[in-house]
Amino acid sequence: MIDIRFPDGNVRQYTEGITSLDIAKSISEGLARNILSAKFNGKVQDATLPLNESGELQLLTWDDEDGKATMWHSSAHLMAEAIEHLYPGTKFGIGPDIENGFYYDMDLGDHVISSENFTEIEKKMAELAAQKQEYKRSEVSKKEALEYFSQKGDEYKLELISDLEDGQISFYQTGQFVDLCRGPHLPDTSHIKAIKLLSVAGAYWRGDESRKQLTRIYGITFPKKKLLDDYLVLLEEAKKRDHRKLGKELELFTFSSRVGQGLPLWLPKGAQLRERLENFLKKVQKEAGYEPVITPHIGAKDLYVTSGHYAKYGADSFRPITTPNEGEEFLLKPMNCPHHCEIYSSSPRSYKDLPIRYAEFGTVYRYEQSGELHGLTRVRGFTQDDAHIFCRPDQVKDEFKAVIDIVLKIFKALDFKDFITQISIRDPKNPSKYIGSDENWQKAEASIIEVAQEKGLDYIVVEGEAAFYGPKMDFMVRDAIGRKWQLGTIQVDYNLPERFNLEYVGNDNQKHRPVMIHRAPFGSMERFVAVLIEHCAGKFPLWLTPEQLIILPISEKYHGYAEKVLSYLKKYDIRGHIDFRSEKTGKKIRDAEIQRIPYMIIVGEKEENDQTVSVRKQGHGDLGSMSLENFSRLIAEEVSQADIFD
RNA sequence: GCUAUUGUAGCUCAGGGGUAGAGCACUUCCUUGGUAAGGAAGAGGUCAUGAGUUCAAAUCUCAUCAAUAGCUCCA
Repeated sequence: MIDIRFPDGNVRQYTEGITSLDIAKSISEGLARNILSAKFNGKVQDATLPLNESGELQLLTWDDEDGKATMWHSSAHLMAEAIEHLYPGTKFGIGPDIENGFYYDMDLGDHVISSENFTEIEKKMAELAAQKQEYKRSEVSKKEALEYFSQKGDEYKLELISDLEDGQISFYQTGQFVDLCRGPHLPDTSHIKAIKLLSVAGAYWRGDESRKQLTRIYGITFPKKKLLDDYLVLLEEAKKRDHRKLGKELELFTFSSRVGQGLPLWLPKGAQLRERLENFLKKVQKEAGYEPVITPHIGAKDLYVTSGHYAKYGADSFRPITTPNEGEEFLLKPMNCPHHCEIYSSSPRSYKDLPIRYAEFGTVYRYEQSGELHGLTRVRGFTQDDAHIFCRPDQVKDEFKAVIDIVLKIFKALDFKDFITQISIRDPKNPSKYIGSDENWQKAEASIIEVAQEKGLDYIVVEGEAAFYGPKMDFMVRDAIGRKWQLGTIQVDYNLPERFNLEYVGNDNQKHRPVMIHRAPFGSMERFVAVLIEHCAGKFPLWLTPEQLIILPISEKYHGYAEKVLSYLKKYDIRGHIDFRSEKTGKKIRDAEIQRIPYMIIVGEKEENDQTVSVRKQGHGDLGSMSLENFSRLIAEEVSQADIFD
């Protein structure tokens, strides 16, 4: 007998060799139907694999990320099986599960697959799934594996196998389709109830552009039709929220090929929005003891040679610009830190001066490959809400904490409720990759983790993801429809103070090296605005939105009253304008709704006589009529809800 | 940067070797209206740019520029 401990702490006894699936059956029919795979002693494996020792067991269903992964990985096999039926002779590369679904890379020979073929492939997959084919695992020797695929003529699988060690190779078979795979897989194909192929694209074999381009088909599957329908609605919703589309519709920003790729042009409304965000942060930073600094857009090449960035990124940057007579070289600045270091060292510093916090909305230019550019999220010229804190080692923790407070304030003000933080620390196996004393690193890593705990943050720690100069904390938000975005970052840096020879005089009258904290709560204004647009679907919070209201006179007779209302509201710093067009009210409302103007003020005979306004809220409909005073109070309250003007 | 697709009016898009189309937006006129589209008329385009093929190119070919998707990359 073996002891199996379940996640709830229960321990039950089973005969040796029992499978997770059988255990599920012993618990309930429903669970047996829904089990996709199992996690045994921390390792995800087939539900049909016998358990030969005592251990901890978690039965995985669709509700577990690992369960979903099993489903999608098995779906990739199912797709390959269907394609082998439809296009015999297809050779297969790799077919993993991904965050949302799966893909399979394949060489179709002379065949060309386009999205027009999806329906027939989906149909075949559904047909095979319904046959309840088992995923049969078998262990094979390297020799057998090589023989099988050389007979099949699949050079991709042969290449994969030749990189594997003998004794660790397994095959999975569904129907006639045999694939090299470490698993795990579903008990059988009947779990796959809803199938959707999403896109087809080229992908180089093993990501190497010197090698053959294979056809990659992306798809997703679900255990219930309803879940697929929900997912498709989500995709539609994501399309509607695309910041590139909304940016155009709401006249926030544009691009011009004459200006150049990846160089955004902020239109008046977008610039206004961005300015409000900047002013908000400036105010918060001022309260937190930051001092604004301003530095030029270019810097001598040597500055970046000193910082070490030239060696690392110089080849992939815009080429230096040179003075006509002296041939001096300058770089468009790709970052602000070296400039700020020079400000720090412009004067001797005492330990009493620290921390010093320099903040700048610094516009930087980085050469991004043309294929990487994407709306406002990936551009070649952008503005960081940058700041560098120069402090003593004993101040790192408090400073870090204070930066977190700023990030949290921003998230709160902009309604990012769901986020996690990722703490990136050194790779313990590879200490030579990093600079700075071991002691400093330990201190910094420990402080960041402590701070995260003290702040009650939901965090994960990832080893080996730290920058070479120090550990960092990144903030990932989940937007209103569940997509993840990386925004702010806080980094501890021992490198630049060293390279720029930054010093302060301690209370021991000796020179010491300060520690630098780089931080950008928004990340970049461009990227942040893009994420914000998608998060709120263009319906910005009232304090931010370029146009807070529009006044809709019922007819020309009430234009005078409309102007009176507007000038009253403007006294309270409320932004809006009047729709003077000779359109019907229904039309004006429709246009204002589409423009996502938060409040529509309808004025006609009744309002003029009573000196009131009739208020309609975007997306909510008629709120009834109220006095101007009450309306401005309503607006003021909503603006202050963001808790930004405290 | 690589591969594929795309580029026609301000926007969304149809068309396609014989000289340009729709809807919305815009202008003017009629209409003066009560919570998501009132009516009419008008104006607006070297069909991304450059070259080639052709009697003739917006249409076919090539190059360039840009966009989109995927790959690779991101201080």
